[in-house]
Amino acid sequence: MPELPEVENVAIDLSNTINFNSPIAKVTLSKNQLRFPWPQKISQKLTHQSFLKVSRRAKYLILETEDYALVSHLGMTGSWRLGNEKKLHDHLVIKFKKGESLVYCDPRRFGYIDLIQKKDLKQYVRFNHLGPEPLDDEFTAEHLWLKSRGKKSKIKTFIMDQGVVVGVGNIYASEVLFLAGIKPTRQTEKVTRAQFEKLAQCIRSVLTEAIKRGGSTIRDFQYGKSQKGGFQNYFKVYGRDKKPCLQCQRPLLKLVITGRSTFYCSHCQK
DNA sequence: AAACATTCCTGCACGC
DNA sequence: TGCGTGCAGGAATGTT
Repeated sequence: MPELPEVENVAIDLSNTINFNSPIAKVTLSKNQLRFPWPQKISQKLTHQSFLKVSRRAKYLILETEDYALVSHLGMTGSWRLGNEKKLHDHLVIKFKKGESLVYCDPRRFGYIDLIQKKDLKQYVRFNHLGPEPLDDEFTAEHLWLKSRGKKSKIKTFIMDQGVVVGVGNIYASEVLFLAGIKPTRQTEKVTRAQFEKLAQCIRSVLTEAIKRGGSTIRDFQYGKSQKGGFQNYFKVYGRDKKPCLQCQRPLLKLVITGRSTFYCSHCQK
């Protein structure tokens, strides 16, 4: 579910709705851990803190308090919401002294939550290997070009590598490559300099448009007051195998690259 | 009922 | 030989 545009929308939504500067009264954990064991003393540490800021790095959501940073990754099915109702698969409930609780729900428990000292955020292990944000100025065709030298992997695998550029997941990788006119199976080394210009441009434009449309909802991605994304209605190739290519009308193809479904047009993508 | 939007890890094959 | 690289597969698991 959540790639960069979805997480960005969650961050925007929480920034607009969370009760900042409102002390936490109680933190409740489910018996099940998520991907990793619950952080040490998370309940004690968060109690009496207040949230000051919500942000995003790659596909990670960061909720800062006075002393701590709550770092959360949504995995496949994680979601945050404000409210007082209980739902199946709620795993963390942060109750404020006033107002609605902040709840993390995650049916498959592929996501995770970590709590670190705010001062350790810059050298946080999970962030250290990450490449640039695709919508920052440091993300350029030149950057892709340099990273791509000597790379024998397929271009789709390359752009999904979070060390190259963050935030491009399985859905957007197919969309980006279609727009850039590059076959997902193309060997990274053999992509031309001109194609990398196009590629960088398409990564930016696809992600920007997806953010604008509230991300994509394929099965169950939701945020805020059960809002769904809208970008799935604009997919040009994802999930459209055997359907006509929107440019040439030939049937789109599906194949598996590193275990992930990949959609493309063999005529329009070189 | 097979497929799945996530990351991370292991083990293998290959080439220099 | 030993190293780096690429990648398949598996792990976590519930839903449709």
